[in-house]
Amino acid sequence: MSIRHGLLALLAHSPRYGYQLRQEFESSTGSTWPLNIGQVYTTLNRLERDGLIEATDEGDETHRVYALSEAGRAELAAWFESPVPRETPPRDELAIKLALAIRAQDVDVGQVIQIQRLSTIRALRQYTQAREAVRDDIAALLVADSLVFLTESELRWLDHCEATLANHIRDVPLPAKSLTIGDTPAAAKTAPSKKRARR
Amino acid sequence: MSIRHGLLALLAHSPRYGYQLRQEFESSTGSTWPLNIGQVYTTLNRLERDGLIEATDEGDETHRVYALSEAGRAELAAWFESPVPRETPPRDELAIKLALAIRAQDVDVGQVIQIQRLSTIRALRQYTQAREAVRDDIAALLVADSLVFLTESELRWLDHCEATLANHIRDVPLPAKSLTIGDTPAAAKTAPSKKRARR
DNA sequence: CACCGCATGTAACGTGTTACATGATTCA
DNA sequence: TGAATCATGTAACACGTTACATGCGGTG
Repeated sequence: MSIRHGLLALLAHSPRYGYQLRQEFESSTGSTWPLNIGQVYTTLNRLERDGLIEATDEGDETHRVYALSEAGRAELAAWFESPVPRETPPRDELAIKLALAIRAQDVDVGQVIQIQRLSTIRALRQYTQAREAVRDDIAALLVADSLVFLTESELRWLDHCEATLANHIRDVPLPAKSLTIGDTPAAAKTAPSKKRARR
Repeated sequence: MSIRHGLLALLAHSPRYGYQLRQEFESSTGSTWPLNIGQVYTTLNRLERDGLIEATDEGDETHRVYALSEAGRAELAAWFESPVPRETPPRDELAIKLALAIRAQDVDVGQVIQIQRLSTIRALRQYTQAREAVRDDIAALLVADSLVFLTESELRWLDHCEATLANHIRDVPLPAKSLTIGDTPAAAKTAPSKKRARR
């Protein structure tokens, strides 16, 4: 929902056309996130269909100018007045991967962590450096800082994983839990009784 | 790519059918992330189409059992041997939102931060508590820790934003940057010259 | 002329969601 | 009997990506 609301926020300032919105979205975040131009147009179409924006007549032929509708203004206000939705915990691919690596046999978890750490450190250096480039743009600077914070946190978590796993192996060489890895749901253990054609 | 590889990782253990894979994926991460069952089947179809898994004949009628193919095993190994891809910096909806709030007029950025902080603190409490429930499952515990780390980092960032903005306003009541908010791309400022039909 | 930047779009595909349909088995 | 769980799927839609097509205008 980010881009949808992002476009609304930019349109709140004044009517804009698609190409312009992309430029402003990207510059608003210090060119951190490229915005796909195709998606801008499809999103604008959906926003118009949903009555949140309206095409104005001030657009000439080559520029299709949109303005916020009342509904759009309300939607935008609601967005700013509510926290970023936290429905399901965010899916963290790295955490999933590590959990699966621990579960799997034949995977050197320590090595997975080391490989990731190198990548994370490289990213952290890069983000820290990129941060310097937007020093005088407060919004872009905070965006860059969010990347640095996030990446530092990832690095700390990797260290934490390593330490935890080291302790775990020392304390419990063959943890009881590992015996249940191969467990299957109850129904899968009982022999099915009837046959039916597949497909 | 997370679920795709997640299913491969689970299949590496032994052949499985769809329903089973969902159970194990969810339990592997300490029931943190629900996995949509419909998506499991569509993903399995794609994996089979791509030659990474194969339907075995040990499945009876009501259970369609898949096994890793050689290609699948290679793909999985490659996944574990490389860091989580870091193409474009991750899109952080919260950071985008705050950047847009700063850019917008008529938005109380301080209030946006406070609203978010409340939500973040609530989430942090919840995740910290949920962590206790998976104490003896090392994989699930680390997954839970990743949520805690992430949420703590978000909280620190919000504090950082508040402090930075406070300083900024004190130092530069009317920053030069704010004068350029209404800037438009160069082409938009020049009057277009020809007409053509739209749509 | 050829290329770049501006400006609009469409197509195809992957991934994720909600919701629906179908049928078997188990258990109160 | 009726509800829950097991098990497999499909449809529709949102969102995101890459890639392509079209056309204008300016510049080397």
